[in-house]
Amino acid sequence: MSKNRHLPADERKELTVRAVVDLCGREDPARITTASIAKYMQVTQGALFRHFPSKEAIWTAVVEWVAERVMQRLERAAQQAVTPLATLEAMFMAHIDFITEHPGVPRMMMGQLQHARPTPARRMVQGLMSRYHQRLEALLEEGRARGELRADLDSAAAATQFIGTIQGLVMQSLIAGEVGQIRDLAPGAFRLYCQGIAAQRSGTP
Amino acid sequence: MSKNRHLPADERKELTVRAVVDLCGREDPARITTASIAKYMQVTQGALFRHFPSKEAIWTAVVEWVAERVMQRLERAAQQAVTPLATLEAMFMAHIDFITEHPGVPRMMMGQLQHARPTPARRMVQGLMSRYHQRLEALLEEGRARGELRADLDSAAAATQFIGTIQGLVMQSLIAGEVGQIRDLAPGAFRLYCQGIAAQRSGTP
DNA sequence: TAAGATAGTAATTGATTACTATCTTTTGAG
DNA sequence: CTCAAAAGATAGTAATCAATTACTATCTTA
Repeated sequence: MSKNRHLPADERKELTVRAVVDLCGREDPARITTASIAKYMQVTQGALFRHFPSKEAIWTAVVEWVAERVMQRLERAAQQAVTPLATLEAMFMAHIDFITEHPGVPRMMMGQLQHARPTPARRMVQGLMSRYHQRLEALLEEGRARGELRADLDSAAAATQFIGTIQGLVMQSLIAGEVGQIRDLAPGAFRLYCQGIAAQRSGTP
Repeated sequence: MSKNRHLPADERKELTVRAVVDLCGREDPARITTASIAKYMQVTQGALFRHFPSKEAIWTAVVEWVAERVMQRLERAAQQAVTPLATLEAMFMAHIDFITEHPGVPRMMMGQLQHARPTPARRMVQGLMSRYHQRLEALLEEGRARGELRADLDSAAAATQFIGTIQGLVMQSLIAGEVGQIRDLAPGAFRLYCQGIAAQRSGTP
């Protein structure tokens, strides 16, 4: 317990980021203080400023951490699938998995998007979402070209709806108070989404 | 200007609530202070506490105000439509209209749902969303019974996606930074939603 | 019009915030 | 083994927050 009190900077930074991600799962991100982060890490508050120049820098690091992980997970999931529709499903489920593993992430993202001023962290969230949207749109266009999706599909709207479907599940879990139920509701949500975009009138068999 | 400095309590309360709703359109709700509310109202900070026992009470009043207005608008829109599908569309558009009129509302709702502890305001948001969800589910079931919607429709998932579709639009506008574009994107979003739930393979003509 | 009730002001409170200056302990390379 | 640099502890700072105080201006009504 008292063994690892002194850590190299890299590890301490990593632990700080993970602490914030964890804390976002239990607290309103806006109410997370440097003191509460430090307490969670069993370190004094001042110690954090050995590794980060400001609190904003911590948030930036957190968003960066999440952005890297989530995009990596999505890409990995996408690589294994063959058709565009299968790719969408894999990405959807990978996204849900990530959220269930890190329940604080949606709260953190939302919290950043609340900021009126374009803080660095907010800009990174915007960029992440933007890239995500473009990736989806390209995928949807490909599916349309292949005849897998409706010929008259509005791929921009469909990309927005993809994200919205996940958002709806997140919101649903916020209402219910249980994050775990997302996983159960996810397949039904994706099936419904599919029925809106697929060319053939067919659910998952 | 200096005429209406003294107002009856009811009017001052109403003005306070509207001020907070307005402020939510420009600031992170979590960063709204009693001082900033008072400044926006051209009143001293202490004056607020003549009408509200605490800041939390202000938030409760704000959520109450929004909940009443939005439900009233939704019900009014629903009454004019005949079929369940037409009712859904009317509610969708009424919801979008309300958001474009009060851009701070989604931010405010989100902000309340961020709270970990079940504050009175948070509970009210939960209750509002819950009622909304049930209303939608009943409507979807009716549409299914009438053969207007898919026979195999998962109405719970469809209700969640209805909210999610709006959420997606909100998020999209948060990314773009423009709230006005919601109105332009709304029809396409609802058309896509329809294609997922409607019995007939047909968009809006 | 006198008197009580209502609404608002100005100043201040203790608590909390992000951040910093200074001292102490730990670590690891030579 | 030594010792400098890295990492953390201690103990602050100024600023900001919600809330409260003592007092004043305005309205209502008997």
